Amino acid sequence: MLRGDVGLELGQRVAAALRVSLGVEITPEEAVIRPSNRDGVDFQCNVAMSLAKKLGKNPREVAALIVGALDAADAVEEPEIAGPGFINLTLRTSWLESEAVSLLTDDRLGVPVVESPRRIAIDYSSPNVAKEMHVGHLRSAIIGDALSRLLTFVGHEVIPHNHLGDWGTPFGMLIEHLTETSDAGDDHSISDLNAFYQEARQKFDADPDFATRARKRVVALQGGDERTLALWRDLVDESLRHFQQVYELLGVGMTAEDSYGESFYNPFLADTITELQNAGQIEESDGALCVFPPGFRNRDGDRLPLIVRKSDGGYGYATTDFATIRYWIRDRKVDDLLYVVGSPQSQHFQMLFAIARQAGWLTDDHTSVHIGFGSILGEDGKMFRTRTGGTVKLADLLQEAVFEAGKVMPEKSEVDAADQPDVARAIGIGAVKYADLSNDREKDYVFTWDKMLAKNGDTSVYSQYANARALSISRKVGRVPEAAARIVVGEPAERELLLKLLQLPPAVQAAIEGYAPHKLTGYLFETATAFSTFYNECPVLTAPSQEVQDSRLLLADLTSRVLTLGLSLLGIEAPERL
RNA sequence: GCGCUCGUAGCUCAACGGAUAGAGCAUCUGACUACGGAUCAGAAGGUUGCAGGUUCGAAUCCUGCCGAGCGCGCCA
Repeated sequence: MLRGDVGLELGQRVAAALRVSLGVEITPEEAVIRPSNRDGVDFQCNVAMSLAKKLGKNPREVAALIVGALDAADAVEEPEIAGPGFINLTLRTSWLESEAVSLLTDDRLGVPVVESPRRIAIDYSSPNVAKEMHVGHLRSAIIGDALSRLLTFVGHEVIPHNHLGDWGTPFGMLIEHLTETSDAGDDHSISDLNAFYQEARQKFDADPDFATRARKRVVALQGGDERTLALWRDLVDESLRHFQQVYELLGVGMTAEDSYGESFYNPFLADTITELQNAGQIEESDGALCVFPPGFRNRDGDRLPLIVRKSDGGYGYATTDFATIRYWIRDRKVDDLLYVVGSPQSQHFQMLFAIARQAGWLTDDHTSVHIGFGSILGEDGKMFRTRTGGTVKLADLLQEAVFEAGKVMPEKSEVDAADQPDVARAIGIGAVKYADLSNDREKDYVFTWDKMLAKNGDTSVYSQYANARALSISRKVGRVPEAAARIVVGEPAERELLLKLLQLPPAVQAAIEGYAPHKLTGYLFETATAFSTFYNECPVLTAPSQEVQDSRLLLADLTSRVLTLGLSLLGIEAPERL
C-alpha cells in the first residue's frame, strides 16, 4: 500500500487509470480521494469533476472513463458513479484482511519513514528564568513536545531548543533589586524568587530612576561584570532545577542540555548586527539601531522597526532572535526552524523571517515556521486564572490534575495499590495534554476538569480505557492466537475497526503536515470508538470458534498497539490497566 | 486607525473546495444479571454572524459590514 495510506493507494490507481484512458498525468494526492459518509461506501473520488472542465468533457463521462480503466479489482468492489461525477469506492474485505497481515508484524504500524529527513530545530517551552512556570507556558510545552515526537518518529532529526529568558532587561531589574535588598547573597527558593520578581517589577514600573539603573545593570551584565554575573548564575541554576521538575511531571522531553538561553547568543550579537549592517539593513532612529522589514506599519502609518540596539546601548530581543536564526542555520546546519510560540507574536515572527531572508541567513533551502497557538481560557471565557484572579502556577495545576485523576479511578480498578500513583499521573497529565492537543492549535480553548477527565467523549481517558480493555481481553482469554492465525472479518463492527486500524499513517501524516496534533487525536478517538462498538458486539471469550477468537484477539491486540503508539506520539501514556 | 486570528447544534469542539455540515457533553428513548457499565444502540437538536461575489459545487476562497480576542519603537 502506498505509504501505508489507503487513500493514496486508491489515488495511485486512479492516477494510473487517468493516464491510460485520457493521457492525463496527476499525482495520487491530486486524485482527491476522500473518506465517504455514504452508507456502505468507504471512499469517494472527486477528481472527475475538477478535471471535466479542463478536458471539455462531461464529469460523469470522465468518471466512466476512469472506472473503465481502473485496475483495482483486487482492492475495491465494482465502483459506482453517483451524482455529478463522484466515484464511490468500497474496499474489498479480503483486501483489508490481507493488508492487516503486514501490520501485525510491523512495529511502526504502517507509518513510513520520510525519504528525505530534515534537521529541524524546534523552539518550545521557553520560560523565563527567575519566574515560576505558569499556565501560559503549558501549551508551548505540550504542543512542542508532541511535534518533536511526531517528527522524530517519521525520521527527522529533531533538536529541541529551550530559548530561556535568562538575559535582558528583566535581569537588570532583578539584579539591581537584589543589590538593594539586605538578603542579597542568600539562597532563594523559586517561590521566593516569584515574589521577588513582583517587587522588582513594581519598582521598575513606579520608579523611573530605578528603571534607568536597571537598564544600566543590563549593560553591566552584558559587559561581564563579575558580581552581576555571579548573582545571575544563581538565579539561572535555581530556575533550571524548577523547570526540570515540571518537565518530568509533565512528561516533556526537554532537558537542561537543550537550554539555549538568550545569554547563549550574547557573544554573537555584535557580529549579528555587523552582518545586518553589511547587508544594508540597518538604519538609526532616535538613537536606536533598527531594521525595517518592508510592508509593516504602525498605528500612525509609519514604518515598523525591529530594534536591534537600543538607544542605551543594550540589545533588544530582536537581535537575539536574529542571532538564534544565524546560529542554528549556519553553525548547526539545520534545514528548518520551528517556533512553538503563542499567536500574539505572529507579526514579530513575520518581520523576523522577512529580514533574516533579506540578510541571507535564511535561503530557499530553509523553512521557518511560527507555530502559533491560542490562549487557555477559564470557564468564564476569559484568560485562565485562579479563583482570586492570580496566575495559575504550572506545578500546582499539574498536581491538581493528578489529584483529580485519582478521583476518577473507581474502587474496582484492577490497578495494584502500589501502581495507583503512577496510573493517576498517566491519567491526569494525559488528560491535560489531550485536552490541549485535541483542539485546533490556532484557537483558544476552555480549560475544564470535568470535560477533560470525562470517561465518555473525546478524551484521553476514553482512549486509555479502550486500550486497557483491549489488553484485558487477552489476559482473560489466557492464550495467544495460533502463529498462523489471521484477521477474518465477519461482523460489520470488525470491518469498521479494521478499516480504522489501517489508517494510522494518514492520521500521523496530517498531524505533521499541518503541525496539527488534533488530527491525530481525532483519529485515535474514532479508533477507540470503533473498538468499543466491536467490544460490545463481538465477544472474544465466548467466540463461536477458535478461528474467530484468534481473529478477534488479533484485532484487540492491534487496537491496543495503535492506541498506545498514537498516544505516545502525543506524549501521553497508555497504562495497561486503569 | 492599521494588521493578525476567530465567529459552526443549548454547551465544548470537528469538517483535507465536494453529496444529507459531523462528534462529545447536556436532553429524551432503549440494551445482554456486563469478556472492565469508565459501555453500547437510537432520537432530537443547524439558514455555518450578516450581505454580496467566484465555482458544476462554498463553513472553507474573494469583497464589504457586524461582533470577539490579540498585536502595533526601545518588554520577550
